[in-house]
Amino acid sequence: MIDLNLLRDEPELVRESQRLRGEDPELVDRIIDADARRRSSLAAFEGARAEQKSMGKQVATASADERPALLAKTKELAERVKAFQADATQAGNEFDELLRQIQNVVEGAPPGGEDDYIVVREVGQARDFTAEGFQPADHLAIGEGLRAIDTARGAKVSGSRFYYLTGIGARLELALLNAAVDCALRAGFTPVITPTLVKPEVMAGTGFLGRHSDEIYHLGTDDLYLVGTSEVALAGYHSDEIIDLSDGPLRYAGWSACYRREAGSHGKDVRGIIRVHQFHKVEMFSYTTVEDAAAEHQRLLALEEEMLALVDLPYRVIDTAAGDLGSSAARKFDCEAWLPSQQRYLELTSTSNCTTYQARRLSVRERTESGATRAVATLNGTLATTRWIVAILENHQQADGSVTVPEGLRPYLGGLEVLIPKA
RNA sequence: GGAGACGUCGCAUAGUCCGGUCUAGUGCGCCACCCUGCUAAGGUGGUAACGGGGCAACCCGUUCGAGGGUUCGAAUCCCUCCGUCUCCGCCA
Repeated sequence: MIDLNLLRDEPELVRESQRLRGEDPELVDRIIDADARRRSSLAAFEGARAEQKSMGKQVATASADERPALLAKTKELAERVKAFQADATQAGNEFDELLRQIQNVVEGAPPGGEDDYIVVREVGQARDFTAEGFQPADHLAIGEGLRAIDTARGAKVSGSRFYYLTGIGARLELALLNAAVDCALRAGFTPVITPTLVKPEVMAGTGFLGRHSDEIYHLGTDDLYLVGTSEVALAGYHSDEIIDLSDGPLRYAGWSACYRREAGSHGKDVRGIIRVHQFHKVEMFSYTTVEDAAAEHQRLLALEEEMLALVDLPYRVIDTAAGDLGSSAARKFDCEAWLPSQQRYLELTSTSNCTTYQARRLSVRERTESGATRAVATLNGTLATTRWIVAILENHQQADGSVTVPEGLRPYLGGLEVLIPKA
């Protein structure tokens, strides 16, 4: 939810943001109309209600003679109050529904759609496998050779896009996630293991129930949603609270399973564990002041790059175009690692600045020096996911099917330096 | 799953049986000021969020776990739901 005052004072700014996203700019004007209707009907209701309350007091103190006449009047007034209230409630609901449709106001993201990102920087050097004299295998072939990834049995038991991580595969994931938690701890984040089932209002509050709601698993019997990221649970953590940011941002590192339906991605990344229905992730989540949000966004990006350096992957950072932003994000940076088998980049991390959008929807506020309350900003960013295994196996593979363990990860694998294929 | 108790403005609690004087009282905490040579103590006042109108002091409305209902009027009566606690059952 965006700031209503911004929409009133600078409607053109919001219209332009909607255009950049490829969304309807006229929604802004429909909201302004709905706001006017809401306010006039609210004034009518409140006036009638005030009258009703004061007459109620007269009834209480009236003598037995006066009472019948007063009661007749108040009875009639009660009808009017009820009607006015129904109008006001309806106008309020219409207004809320429209306001919730407006996506966050874009801040600095390049215009365009999915392919219109800007490459911020490229880091590290992709290996030249031709010069090394062998064809790089894909992560699944390597993983199967190591007895680390089993997609066949995953499909047998749970269906397509499910998998088992076995032996070194399981250890590799734990190592990565533990390294991510350590990275977060060093940076002052509080590690949190979150719920992965959340209520509708929390899912809606984070902005995931809009256009892409078919991406989300819903348990109808219990009306609960399976989270696609611990961001959801961490955003809900301080919902309906007034938090204290006077000592700096509140920073959490969520560890959770993540569930995604992957609707509409049929036939895409079907091989291996690149695009799966369930995976694990360590996710950073910060609550900051509005003023500090952009700087915090850079801090989260820096931590993501620290993790990528730890596992020694070549990658690039992209500034996502406005049309490819989630509805909550004002700006988003992705880190994409090089994928030798496919000669392309693969998204490993994503960090979004949601400014006050989620905080307004979830009612997370802070108290300013003057004693007033105002919405905080929220940001999130990936520190490690199961998918990282893909890039690690492929980039550190050797001609004989073994994989060199990146130095930064060795302490998390008991000093193991190389992963050897099993016969 | 069954039975019971409870949910009030930061915390604690009064009010609910018997609807109107509740504009929700009190204590603690917190803030400001006053007093006492320091400390401690004491005194006075203030102390929720959200929304609407002036856009400043102020006025009005909503909110007593949530949502419905009864009533001229609901913290108070009725219904449904949620949560917490205690006991029982079941599972681990």
